[in-house]
Amino acid sequence: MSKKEKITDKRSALLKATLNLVHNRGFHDAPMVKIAKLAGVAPATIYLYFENKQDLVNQLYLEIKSSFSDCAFDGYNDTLPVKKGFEIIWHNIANYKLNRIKEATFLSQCDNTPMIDEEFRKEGLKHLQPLLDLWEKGQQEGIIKVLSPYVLYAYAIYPVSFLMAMQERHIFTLSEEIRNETFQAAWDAIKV
Amino acid sequence: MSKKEKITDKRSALLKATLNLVHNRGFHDAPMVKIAKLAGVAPATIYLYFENKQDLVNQLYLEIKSSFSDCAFDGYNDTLPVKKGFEIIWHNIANYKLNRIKEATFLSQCDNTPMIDEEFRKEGLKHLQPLLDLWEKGQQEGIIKVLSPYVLYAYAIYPVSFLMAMQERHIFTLSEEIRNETFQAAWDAIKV
DNA sequence: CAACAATAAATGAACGTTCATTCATTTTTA
DNA sequence: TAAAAATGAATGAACGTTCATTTATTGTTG
Repeated sequence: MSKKEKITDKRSALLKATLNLVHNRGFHDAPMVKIAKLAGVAPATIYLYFENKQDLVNQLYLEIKSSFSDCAFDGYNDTLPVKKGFEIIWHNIANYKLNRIKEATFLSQCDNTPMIDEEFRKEGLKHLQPLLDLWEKGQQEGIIKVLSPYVLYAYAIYPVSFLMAMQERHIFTLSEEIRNETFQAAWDAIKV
Repeated sequence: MSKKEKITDKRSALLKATLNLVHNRGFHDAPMVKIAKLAGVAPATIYLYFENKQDLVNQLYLEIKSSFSDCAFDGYNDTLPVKKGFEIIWHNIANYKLNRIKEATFLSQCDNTPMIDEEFRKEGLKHLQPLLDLWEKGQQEGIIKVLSPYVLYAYAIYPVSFLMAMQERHIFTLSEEIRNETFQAAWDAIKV
């Protein structure tokens, strides 16, 4: 195992451990000692890879945000018709949020508490540009409502986060069958 | 000032202080000593009104959830036509989420982290029954899509939480003018 | 290639703080 | 003056982080 690979190895073990603990107990109930134990290293070792706890969680945020957008645009390219392109992205995101639950709930926690430094939050937002471009194209074609991208995101994408949370609490399940009807609601909300 | 009033007085001062601190720093960065100081009492006094910190925050959750639904159904009654009734409720909720920011972001934190005991979360959900009834009536009339109330909530109500969060971060503002267009998106999402 | 030295990585115990909670008193109320 | 409410100091546990050592890796030399 090369030097570089080993570094990545412990680093990602620590990120993974943090994800698991934060998912279950929240940021402030995920003590460094437990993170270390779960990752199979000594507490002091964390500080070889991260500046401090805040840095650790900031970096985890970026890492997951990036994996999220990678997934979101899988199979997408900007030559597709607007509706088709949106459909692909929407289903990618729905899959991510409903299958990779730990990652998705972690992102929800980050976006709804003061746990992430604003600087990193801004950084994590950039990845969604292709979706915003798609919407702008749709607006020019008269297909998509002329509303702020924040409003479009709120109605087209954000609702899935709620459904994920309900699914996580076992009080609702979004079956494959009704997933298409759910997509339709998203489309109806933003289409002209 | 009567005995009962005084009790309420300190109790609500403590709840208010907790809300302010949690809003700014999150649940675990809101120490009891600060809560006490902000409420103008000694730390030990908290334990005369609440069992412990968890109980304090659970009760704050219920209190705010209840004020939220009081606000949501202001001016509403179930004899109104479905769309009109929904419009009233939607605008009530939008007003609450966009004006009473501290309360709204507190609820967001509660709903997206493990900070509230499941039991209290369930309790807080009950208040929304009139909205679910309205939707069911709409479904019977063929006006509203036949989807789980969770899906309807996700698309009709939940998006406003996202817009609130963006407004709180000063990267977006939902002006009065475009609030109606935003309502239209909500309605389009759930109407047949 | 064996022996050793130099460097890097990893460790566990320890530190200083901070926290939620308790308790012996004091203060207020009835 | 008895009962109830409120207090501030004290307590022990838990936390993030540091540091003196130990262990592992790499490079060098005979």
